[in-house]
Amino acid sequence: MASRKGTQHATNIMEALTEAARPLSAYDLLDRLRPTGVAAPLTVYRALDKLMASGRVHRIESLNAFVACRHGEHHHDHADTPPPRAVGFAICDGCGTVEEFSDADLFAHLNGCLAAKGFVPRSSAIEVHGRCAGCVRGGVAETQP
Amino acid sequence: MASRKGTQHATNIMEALTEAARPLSAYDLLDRLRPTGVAAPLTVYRALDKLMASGRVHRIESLNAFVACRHGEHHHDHADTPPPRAVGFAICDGCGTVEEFSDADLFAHLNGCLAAKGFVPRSSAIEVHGRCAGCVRGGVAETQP
DNA sequence: TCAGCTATGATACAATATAACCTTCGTCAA
DNA sequence: TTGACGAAGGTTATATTGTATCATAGCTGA
Repeated sequence: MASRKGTQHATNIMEALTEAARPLSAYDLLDRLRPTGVAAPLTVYRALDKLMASGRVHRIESLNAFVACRHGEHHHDHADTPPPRAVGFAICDGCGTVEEFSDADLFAHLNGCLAAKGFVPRSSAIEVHGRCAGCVRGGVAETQP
Repeated sequence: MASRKGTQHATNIMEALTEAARPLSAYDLLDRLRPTGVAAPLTVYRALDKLMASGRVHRIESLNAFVACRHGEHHHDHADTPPPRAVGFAICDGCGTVEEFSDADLFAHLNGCLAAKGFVPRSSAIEVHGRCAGCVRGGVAETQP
């Protein structure tokens, strides 16, 4: 089948992202998938597009990198309507970890601000850089961008 | 003086961004500054870094582009503490314009979410893609990324 | 079967960003 | 005055991220 390979790539990417437990760039992923026969960036980007469309992967704009979605409940491989779930990311510049958060009130408030302008949102990115609790306690300096 | 040129570049960049009234990439800016003698990307990035540090320019992460800050009141050329002002951006995928907004409640709420995790924020990016009121009324399709 | 469609693959290239190094200019102490 | 020093800027090259384009393979339906 024409689509089996693509599915396999997506599975491999999900594995790599889940194992890494931190954001990986498309080229990081490419390096990890090379042993499985992936040779071109486009292959990675196409698989990532599909994973993002189904809500299983998020892109971190400020890092040009990707993370596996941690909200395990709402993966929609077969559903007709992928989840337009709004999430935010707390990115630790000390240790590089990313914590995903989703707060209904926050997003309601954000939508309120936008509605007041007549702006119709389609997708949103909320990315906060700083230091996670562990790095604050340990006095870890900011080593990441 | 060693710093006069840099200041001039920053001024030219501010002019270009203000005239454009939409986000410009670093290389867009480079093209516009070439007539003034700027030849290398690094020159543009260095000037942008300073402008961002002083809060006069914002980076739009999801576009890899830059806009002039619209909150004219709080430019701090000489102040000791640049403004850690939190702002968000409503990016129209129809016409490419960016509206800057700043809502104290929204950011208080966001900080509350992060504080609950023990996360100490340093900088945040809130970027919403969608369609502005004008494009919604006019039925303009999404032509921008 | 075979035309048409879609997914995939390969190559090249465009766009974005930074590294490494050097020059210039101002400052300041001797 | 002058020479060491450091900060700022310039030059060159390169790293990183993302796409365009075209060719091919394999399903699908008439």
